[in-house]
Amino acid sequence: MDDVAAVAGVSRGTVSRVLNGGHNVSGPALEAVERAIRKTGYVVNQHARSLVTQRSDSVAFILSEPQDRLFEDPNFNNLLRGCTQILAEHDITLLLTVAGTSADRKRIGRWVTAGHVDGALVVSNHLGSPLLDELKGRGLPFVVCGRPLGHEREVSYVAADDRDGARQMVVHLRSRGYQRIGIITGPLDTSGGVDRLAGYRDVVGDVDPALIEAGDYSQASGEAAMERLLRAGPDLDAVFVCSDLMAAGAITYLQRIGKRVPDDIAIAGFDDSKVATTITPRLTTIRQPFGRVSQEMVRLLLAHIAGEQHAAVILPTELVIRESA
Amino acid sequence: MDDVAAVAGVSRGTVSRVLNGGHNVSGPALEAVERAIRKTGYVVNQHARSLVTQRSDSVAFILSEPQDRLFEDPNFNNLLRGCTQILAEHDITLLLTVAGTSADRKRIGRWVTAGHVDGALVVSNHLGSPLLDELKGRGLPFVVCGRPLGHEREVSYVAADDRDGARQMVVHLRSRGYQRIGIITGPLDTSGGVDRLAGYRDVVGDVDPALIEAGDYSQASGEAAMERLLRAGPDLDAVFVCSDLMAAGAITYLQRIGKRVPDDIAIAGFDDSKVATTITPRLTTIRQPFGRVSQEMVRLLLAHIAGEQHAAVILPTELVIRESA
DNA sequence: CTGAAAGCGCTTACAG
DNA sequence: CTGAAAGCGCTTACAG
Repeated sequence: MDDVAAVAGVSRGTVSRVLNGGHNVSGPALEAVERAIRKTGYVVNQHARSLVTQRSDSVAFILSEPQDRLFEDPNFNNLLRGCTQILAEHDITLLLTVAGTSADRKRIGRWVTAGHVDGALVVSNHLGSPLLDELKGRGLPFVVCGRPLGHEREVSYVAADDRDGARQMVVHLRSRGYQRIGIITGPLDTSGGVDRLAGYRDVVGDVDPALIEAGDYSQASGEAAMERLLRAGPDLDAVFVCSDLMAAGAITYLQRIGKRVPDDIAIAGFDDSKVATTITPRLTTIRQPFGRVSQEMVRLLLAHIAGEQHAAVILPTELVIRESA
Repeated sequence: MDDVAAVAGVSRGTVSRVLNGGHNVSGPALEAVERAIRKTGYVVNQHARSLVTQRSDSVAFILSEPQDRLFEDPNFNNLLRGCTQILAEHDITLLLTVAGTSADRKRIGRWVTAGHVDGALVVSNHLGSPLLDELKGRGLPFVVCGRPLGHEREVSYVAADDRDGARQMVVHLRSRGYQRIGIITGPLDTSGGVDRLAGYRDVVGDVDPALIEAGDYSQASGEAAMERLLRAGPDLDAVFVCSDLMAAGAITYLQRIGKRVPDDIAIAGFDDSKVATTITPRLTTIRQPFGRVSQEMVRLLLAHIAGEQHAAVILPTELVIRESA
């Protein structure tokens, strides 16, 4: 920076002003500095800048799932893409960190709170994970994707209306005449797991426990859960599967044992992710508004960084009817 | 830090020494400082530290591919996992950045060279991308995954022996009696694309151009290339497909039009990724040593950061025979 | 083993 | 509009 100032024939203060938008700088000075920057190939030292501004202009995208999940589940991809794009418009870099093990979560908690980032987007939070407490304790602004079980009134989050989506789906299945409707839920330590099950219960009422199985959102878990479900209740005529990926697994299993979907058993999904339209039969599912979720998460986070209080945003979900149910 | 020093009753210098390994610190002082750190909940400011040490203890994993590719292609997952793990052992954080568009590449080039990271792992570099020149110009240590076309003698890289792998596969196909062997290559602006094609040519010799089609490593491109290949040369009896994912696409297409694999057409893959054993028939393929690739990339990068010159590492590939060819 | 002090490379009131 | 100066929070010779 001293070099640039020397070459341009101005003070370092003026160089800094040019770097930060060029306010209060005369035309000739601005031009001289810009020329000098090009000539010297100068790049600001972000650490020095951040040390005084107390800002890093980057935020973390924390995925607290084993790394494989990130790659298997297209929802994360959707969210990541949306957030990156919107943040780029604000000239903020998004750093992806995968916290699969508890050792990872610890290292990343330290890293995040050491000032490397201005805030964090927390995706896929599980009940009992210490991450939220850690972030909260450090006073780092963050927003959670999905309802943060047990922290609803103290942290920002944006969630799709999982419960209502589940209700819509089960109502739809009923309207098609299905009587014995089973469910394959997500992990019951996540909001997507409990809320969709709650919506199902809202409609079905008193549920035969044999009709409920849990998966972990992976395709393999959908296959396994379908097998268990069928063994416990062979008279099922429909299953509400709480993610499209698990639904794909369930269909794979059914086809392998020679059952037709939806003729023998109807299968409904959740997410409206890519697999919903590539699989045969195409999935009847609940559309999650991932674009809006990303958008609202970023908006809330930036507001938070700017000093605003926390808030919750609930976005509507929508029934999409195709062939599978 | 002043707080910690005050609470512990020592100078900031001593606190700093404790933070950096506790050398040259007396037992009682060390203990007092550690107690004070716990009591105050102190966390170092990384920017201040980096400003003086000129190190950030983090490195970037730069994927210069559209984001979708990251999620579709399990090879990236493998590499990422390996690198993260090995770096964690050195207490270095890995930051993933996806540079899909040229605007992204520019922003990330700036970000990376602004001192945020000590070095970079560059994955999936395409011929003509300005990224390598940018990094080189800034003097940032980095190592490339795969042969960096046109930069072989000036940058560090680690690559699997693609050419030899391709040779092994084609020799195998020949030994099985296949006569008309086609190839679906990767993108011809990447080393994986050109080197595997070169290996194929090494064995086949003078090649009928109708036997060559290019894909982009995605499953969809494998399907499309298979269709073109069959139209141009209906008498094919085997195809060497330069990635397992594309091979899966090719098989999907063949099964859809009623051809049997390997009875009507044999299909060979490359990578030995997960899909190789989940698809029916299971793939005969070339195993890439991803674990060792990650390991060597990290080793080379750390050596580079420590001041060593660049180097190239070529790792052997291995034929894995299953049912598809 | 320990403290006082310089310095890392910036930004930003402040005075002009 | 501009420059001189203070200060951001650390680390690390240096002297003791």
